[in-house]
Amino acid sequence: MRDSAAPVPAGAPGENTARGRALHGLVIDWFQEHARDLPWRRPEAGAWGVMVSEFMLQQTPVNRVLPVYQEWLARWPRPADLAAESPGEAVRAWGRLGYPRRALRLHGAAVAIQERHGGEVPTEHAQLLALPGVGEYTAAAVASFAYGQRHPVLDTNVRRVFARALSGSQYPPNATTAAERRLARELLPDDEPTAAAWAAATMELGALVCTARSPECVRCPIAASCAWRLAGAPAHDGPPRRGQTYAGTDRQVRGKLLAVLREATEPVPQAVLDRVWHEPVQRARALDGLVSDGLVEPLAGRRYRLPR
DNA sequence: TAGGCGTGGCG
DNA sequence: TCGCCAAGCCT
Repeated sequence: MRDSAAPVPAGAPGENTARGRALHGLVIDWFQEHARDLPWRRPEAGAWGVMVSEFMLQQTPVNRVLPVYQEWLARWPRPADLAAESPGEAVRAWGRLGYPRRALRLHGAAVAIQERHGGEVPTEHAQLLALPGVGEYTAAAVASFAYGQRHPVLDTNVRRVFARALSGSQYPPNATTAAERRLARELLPDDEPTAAAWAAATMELGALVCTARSPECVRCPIAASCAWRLAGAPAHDGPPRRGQTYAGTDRQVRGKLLAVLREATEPVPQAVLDRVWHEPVQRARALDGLVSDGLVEPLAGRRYRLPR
């Protein structure tokens, strides 16, 4: 059910129930056996490594993040190193990860960490949330994964696992609902280390087993109690999920413009940028948007470059 | 709150 | 082929 809020079933397993504790054990045990060895999960990654990975992983698959993450951490091992760079270098090093405003925001977060937190990634959820590009999910993820704190971590993977296992729906609602937040809060284990393990484990279960298109229920540690399976794995019958149109949109034009500027070492004349898209009105709108977003810096003589 | 915001792989 | 999907955030 993408668009209708699936009701929490009566007797939903809170943390303090036997069923809740059983779920924790099953999923965390599965995680300890099957978790991927990802660089940002190693102790040497530190809070900065966790934060960089979380920015890069927003709407972006792990396999595409891995090489860029390694480059970034080698080049900018501490927030101060990135803060000392120009934002344009961050955008350039972002490469083709997509959503390049994330690079700008991560750079801005590094500057804020340097200015407000003495160069150390803050430990408090509220302080994290105040950083550019850090929303509810990323703040909870950094606090949980980097600092072992107890926070509900509600990403697309966890929402799907909960929708299936607990609400009996194939998909979670389109937008995160209050019911989902309450469920995540109620299910959170009491002690910090277990809560942090639960967060990582439920995410990994959604990423590896309880996937969107073809869940592998035979590998799932909680298949026996999964509400969706027990209901016969009914297909989603509500309105379709909002599509991500791309071809012919401003986003595509922005991507083409920025690709040229990323590769350029010198300011790029407007005439060169004009070649990336045939339609002048949309082309101008896209370029204006990049400038107003701070991704592109206009120079005298109708030339453009990444921001200094 | 609905929609904008990149990119590429996969079924 | 082409629509769906991938650890969201911001306005």
